[in-house]
Amino acid sequence: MDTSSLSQNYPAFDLNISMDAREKEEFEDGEIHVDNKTKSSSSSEKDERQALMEKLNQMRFEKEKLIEMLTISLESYNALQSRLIQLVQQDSDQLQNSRKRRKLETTDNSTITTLGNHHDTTYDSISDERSPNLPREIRTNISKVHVRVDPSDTSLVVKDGYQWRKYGQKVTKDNPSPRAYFKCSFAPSCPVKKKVQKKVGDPSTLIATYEGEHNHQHPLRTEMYFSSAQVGSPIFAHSGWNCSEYPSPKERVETGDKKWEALGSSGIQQFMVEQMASTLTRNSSFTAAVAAAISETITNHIFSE
DNA sequence: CGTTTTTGACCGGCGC
DNA sequence: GCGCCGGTCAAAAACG
Repeated sequence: MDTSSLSQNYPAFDLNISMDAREKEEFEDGEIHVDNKTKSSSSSEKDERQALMEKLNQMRFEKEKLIEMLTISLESYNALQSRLIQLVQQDSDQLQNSRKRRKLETTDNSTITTLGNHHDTTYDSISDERSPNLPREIRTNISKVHVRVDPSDTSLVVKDGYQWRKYGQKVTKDNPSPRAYFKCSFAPSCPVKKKVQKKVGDPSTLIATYEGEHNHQHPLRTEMYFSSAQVGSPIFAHSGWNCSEYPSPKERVETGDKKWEALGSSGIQQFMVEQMASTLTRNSSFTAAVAAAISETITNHIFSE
């Protein structure tokens, strides 16, 4: 794998900090060689140095693997992004046609399908335009999210990154599956509510209906901001990933397709990054590899000083 | 023991 | 006015 091109495109991933020409040659050679002639140290020190060098080589190997994983992830991401934009365009066209046919549901829709590792999500945003005659202050944003789940799963949980407190459950007339009622865990300061129910005749689809707008930051975004110094780094800037600039998935869910269009691929990217981050942080081998890469960066800093 | 979930009771809107 | 229905409350239970 060509690590230099990755580092060129994404300087944040150039972990070969302060390597001189000789070190670089050794690194590209794949091995760190101990120069026994230049040092007049004891054999125990040599052993220790040898052990450390071996450890360093091991860590560098791990870093190579990590970069490889990231490159694969980025390639997958780019492929998904292209497909996503294509689907958004298709759905947008379809919705425009279907709107003409709708009588009762004069809703303003935007549909986007994201490819999570465990479910597919579709957004039908029924925003303010649903009731244009109402005064702006009493109109509330309502949106629907379709989530693919295991049909045998009865938990009625939709993972959207926010924390929710369940306050009720009802069996409704038109659906044998119960409807669960949630409030944002920041309530009462945050007015957002959500209803989750399985689709009639389709137990593999959950429909989450959101009401209102969060008046606080997305928990995942906050977590990323505090836990990662890399958020504002070139890798994010390069790919349009900027955690502070784009609305949260929830916020986007609640807005109409006009806002989606305005956001373009950047907003979509942000949502995908959050999905990816969520997935990757649950992967213990990935977090271990990240930890190894970080520790090596620190080691490189120490050795170069 | 504090927090979250469950679940029956209650309330208000709507149609008849 | 009455009954139906969706939404919310709040006490009890479950959970960590």
